[in-house]
Amino acid sequence: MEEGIRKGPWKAEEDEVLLNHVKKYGPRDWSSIRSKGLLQRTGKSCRLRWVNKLRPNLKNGCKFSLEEERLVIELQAEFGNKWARIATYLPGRTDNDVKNFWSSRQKRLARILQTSSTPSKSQKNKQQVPVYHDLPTLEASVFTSYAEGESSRAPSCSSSCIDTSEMIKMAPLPELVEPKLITFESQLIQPETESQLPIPFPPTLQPQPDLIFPPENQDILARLDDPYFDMFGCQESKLESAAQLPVGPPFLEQLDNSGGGVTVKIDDSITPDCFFDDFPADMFDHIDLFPSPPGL
DNA sequence: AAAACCGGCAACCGCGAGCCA
DNA sequence: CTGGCTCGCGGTTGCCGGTTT
Repeated sequence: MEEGIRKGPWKAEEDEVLLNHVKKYGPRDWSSIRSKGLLQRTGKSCRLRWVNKLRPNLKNGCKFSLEEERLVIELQAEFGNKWARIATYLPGRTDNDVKNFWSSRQKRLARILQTSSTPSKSQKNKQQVPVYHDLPTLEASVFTSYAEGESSRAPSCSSSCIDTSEMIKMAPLPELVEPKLITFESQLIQPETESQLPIPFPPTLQPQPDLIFPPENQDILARLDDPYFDMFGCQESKLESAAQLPVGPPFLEQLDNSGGGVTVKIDDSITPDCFFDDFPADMFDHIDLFPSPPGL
């Protein structure tokens, strides 16, 4: 441990010193702040403080909007855990914000999975549905998030949207789903062309190349063209208690790009209100009522 | 009312890349 | 080439306030 290095929460005076330094020299030479004796903080710490808290136009203390959440989910599927990169698509958000948002979401999903596999007292009174059967139900919640604006009855599940790949990684039961599902969500959000991508690319960034799927996933890609491809790897009868959503290519054909973003038309007749009864109680605790996308 | 639990957030740590002498 | 330095990124930890039991 180095001598005289301050750690922990920043004081207002320290912030002020840091801001003055940035005013004078710009957001650089972080290590000189300490060498000049201005602050007993490492350059690293100063930079972090600036980037995460002091930078202008930050949306500090402002919850992720539905649009931001959706963007993060899409970008995470495309880029993986490249938080800094993802943050460049979200004005006013830092990589730390995105990272924290994602990890909270992960925990929430884990909790949801656990809840659905070990029903609570109240849930025990209901008809028990095996986890395996729940999966398409959870998938359906992903779809409804893309159906925003298409159906007033489809809940915009926002932060509770299920990331299939993450679900599978966290799934306590190895037999929960077949491995071929792993890239399913990623494929779902792949636009047909880059021009249809609902993501505003920063001018400094080049459009991303198409996703490259590893050989083991080429199979599922090829089979997407097969109208009889069983996307969830379970028999039709197993889906009956679930969302009743059409899956596989016939469903994917409902993708609608007319609204500027990729959306999925959800037929109200297949998303009855009772559809959500089997969701954990907190599943939709962050639902916002169709906020208008900022600046889109 | 108090303890336990949980989620969100700020900050730290380790590592790698880039630059330069 | 290489070693030191700085910066940036992603993962992790710890604190704190709110909620639940």
